[in-house]
Amino acid sequence: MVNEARNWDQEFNTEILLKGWIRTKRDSKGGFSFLEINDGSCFGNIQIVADKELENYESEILKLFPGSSVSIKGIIVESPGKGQNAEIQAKEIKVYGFCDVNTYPIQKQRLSPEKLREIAHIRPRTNTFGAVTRVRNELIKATHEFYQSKGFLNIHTPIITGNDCEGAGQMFQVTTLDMNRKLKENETVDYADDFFGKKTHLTVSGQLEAETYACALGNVYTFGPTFRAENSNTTRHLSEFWMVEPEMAFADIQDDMDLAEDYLKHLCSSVLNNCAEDMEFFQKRISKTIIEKLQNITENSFERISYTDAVKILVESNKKFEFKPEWGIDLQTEHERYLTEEKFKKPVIIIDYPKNIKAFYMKANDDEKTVAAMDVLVPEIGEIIGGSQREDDFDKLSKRIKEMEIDIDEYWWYLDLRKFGSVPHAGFGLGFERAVQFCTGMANIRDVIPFPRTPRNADF
RNA sequence: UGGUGUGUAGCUUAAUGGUGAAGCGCUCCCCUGUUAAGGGAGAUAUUGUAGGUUCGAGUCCUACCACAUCAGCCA
Repeated sequence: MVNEARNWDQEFNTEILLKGWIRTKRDSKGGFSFLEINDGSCFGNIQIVADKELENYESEILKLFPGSSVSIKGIIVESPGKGQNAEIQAKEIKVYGFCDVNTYPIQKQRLSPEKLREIAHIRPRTNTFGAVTRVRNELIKATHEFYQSKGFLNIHTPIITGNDCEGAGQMFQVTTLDMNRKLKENETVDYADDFFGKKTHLTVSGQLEAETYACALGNVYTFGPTFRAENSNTTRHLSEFWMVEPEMAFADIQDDMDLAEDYLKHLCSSVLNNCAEDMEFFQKRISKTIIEKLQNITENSFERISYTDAVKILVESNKKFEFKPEWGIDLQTEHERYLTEEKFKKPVIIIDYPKNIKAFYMKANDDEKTVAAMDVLVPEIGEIIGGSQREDDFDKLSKRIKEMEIDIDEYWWYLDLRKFGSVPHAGFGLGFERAVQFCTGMANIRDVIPFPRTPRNADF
């Protein structure tokens, strides 16, 4: 692979075989061409020297343009030129597929991220998306490493759910009913006729199901797709995104915060240790301080403050906010940014939110005004993790469900967990794409997932 | 969903209401162990869509569409 050839640590002048795509080519009329090949194994390319003595030099090599796919059999040698240690003297070049330079959308010139989104099937061939893809992969690997090393069991929670009200946002309906069938006057849709015999949606969270396994097997985590049908048009929202949701039995909100902080630190150090070349690219071209930023995460502890103290800090900051900070109202983006980017300049975990702005399942605190919720806020992105200790008291949970006018019958199985050997337990959800954004410095969440789904866009 | 902004060649951008330019890429020529190669010549546009104002609209106005961005919803 190109990665191996670039960092050649064996004897030179041996024969190797490479397969990949041409990134750029420089012809010399003196009788040879330089081809740069990339195969996705690393950020950099390897230089191939193709001499005119090759039998297909005139007929094929000169017609190769960026995007063409080739295999090269050749001798790896120390490079006499600047910019690389090793290069390949080609003995044989086989062309798999030519690439029409007049219609191929990628040129040497820098393309805007917006333009690349229109060609999402081609953009993985760019430097940026190669780097994003490798870092994203590293974060997937690091996630499983982290939880597996701690004995968490990975569970797959359902994608299709019949829960009418999981609490988080608008849902996509799943149906096999004929949408073209016209209803008669006064007729309503009868979901008994639908595929599952009831109204179903795509999941907005695997948490409730994960709790059932945590309350049986200890510590578990999910890592799956999540769907929100909100009409959100921002740089940090997707309609379809991936979420990592650990759930711990015999754990409280303190354990939850510790886990969240350890996990984020593990993600950052994994990327720093294993994606050095890609991170140098991000530092150079995407975000000038990204490496120091990640190092700071791994070296310093997160700030932990209560919601009440956070509001106090905001009020006492004397900063002019568009929305006045006030106890009982959710923190606005400008408030979060002040805390993470100006006041503390690092991730901030905020706990003990007013119960009225949080979900029904969160553990009531003794003050009866707040719940054991925690949000991890990071600079620039804001909320990257949201979690809580769960209410494990049957009576308190039932009461809360009724208070919030949620259909309690839908939650009979969820309440059963509190009826049969209830345990204190806690967990959180990490927006995986936000983590990729955070680690790469990419400004728009649509550029850290291969095929972003957003309002009005489900192409490819 | 609301506020703001943008839409011109394959790409990136110019163009006081008056004949739509340039760079990159492409084609040809010259030079060259080059590396965002260099030098010279050439080809390339229903200015997002539909109306309107005007002698004349890429430019001004209206509507729509798309995209971006900020905010809300959240992860």
